[in-house]
Amino acid sequence: MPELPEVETIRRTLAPVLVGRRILAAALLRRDVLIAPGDPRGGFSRQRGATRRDHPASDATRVRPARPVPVAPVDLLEGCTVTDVLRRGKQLAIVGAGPAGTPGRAREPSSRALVVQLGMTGALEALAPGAANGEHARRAGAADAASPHVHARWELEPARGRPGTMVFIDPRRFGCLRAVPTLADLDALWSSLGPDALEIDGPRLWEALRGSRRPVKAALLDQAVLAGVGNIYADEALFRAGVPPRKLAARLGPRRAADLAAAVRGVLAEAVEARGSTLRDYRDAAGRAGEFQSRHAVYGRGGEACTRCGGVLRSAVVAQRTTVWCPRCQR
DNA sequence: CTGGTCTCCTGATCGC
DNA sequence: TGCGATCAGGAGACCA
Repeated sequence: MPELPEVETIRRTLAPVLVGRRILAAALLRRDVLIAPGDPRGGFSRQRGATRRDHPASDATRVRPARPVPVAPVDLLEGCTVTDVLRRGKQLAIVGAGPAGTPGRAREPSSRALVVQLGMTGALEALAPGAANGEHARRAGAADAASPHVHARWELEPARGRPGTMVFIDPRRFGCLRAVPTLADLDALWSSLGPDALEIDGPRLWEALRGSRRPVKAALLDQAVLAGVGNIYADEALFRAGVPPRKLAARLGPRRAADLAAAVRGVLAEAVEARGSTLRDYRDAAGRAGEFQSRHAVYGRGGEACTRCGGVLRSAVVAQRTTVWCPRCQR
């Protein structure tokens, strides 16, 4: 489940593959994965019932369209040269210039972006030539371009020693792609997110928490409050800061908010260093697993011993999420 | 406006 | 061996 460290790891492994290269062709294999400009969907989730309308067949026969669905090619950056791969919170933006020679804009190729939200099981993977041809990938965990869960595919301008194909894979389809026509639109989209969690400081976190009567864990998971934290790193940060997940955000106080901000930064930075946590699906753009999962202190360890005090870790649902904490160390 | 609940989706796992 | 139930959860829609 990609949270900030996993998305940042994908960004770092993807940028060297993409930046400076032109996207020769892009194909969308499942329409409802893309949010195009003008789409009434404000957010990132697919329209209610859209799947059923697009695929009236029963579940048993509902399969991915055999051919790409029609879409404005430039929405998927076809013809553009990638200039940057950005991240805010859990969202990635692949920034492209061009395509060159757009009518009416003779001189400067305009910049646009494709924003990728990975959701639960989403991944962007750069494929080695063999895998891109649909052959079964040798490397364990590597994507297969023929997988029914590949929803979009990009062919890149050839470059020596670099993968020539990128795919968007997402079995659960909680993720999606969003076509963003200008950089101003990208700013507008990202202005609805809170500050990036990797750079959160005490005063800013306290400012965001002090007016909230929610449990502090619910506030941490709110991307408008803080961008990038999901269930795993929320629990880890709360443990490090010694804050009980159900404590009301507004009652934290500025000092403990500063402790929590430092814990959020610390755990995320360490996780980035370890290239993220792989529980099941997550891989970076080269298909490699992360290693931070072996260092989780509380996530997934309900009923086991606290690494700090040896007591039994407690597990309960907080903010609609399974939550694990140490009742003795977090009070 | 706020916070809590529902919903989307597939695959892994478990009990029988 | 098969099969239904359960769980995982990011985040928008919806509702009190």
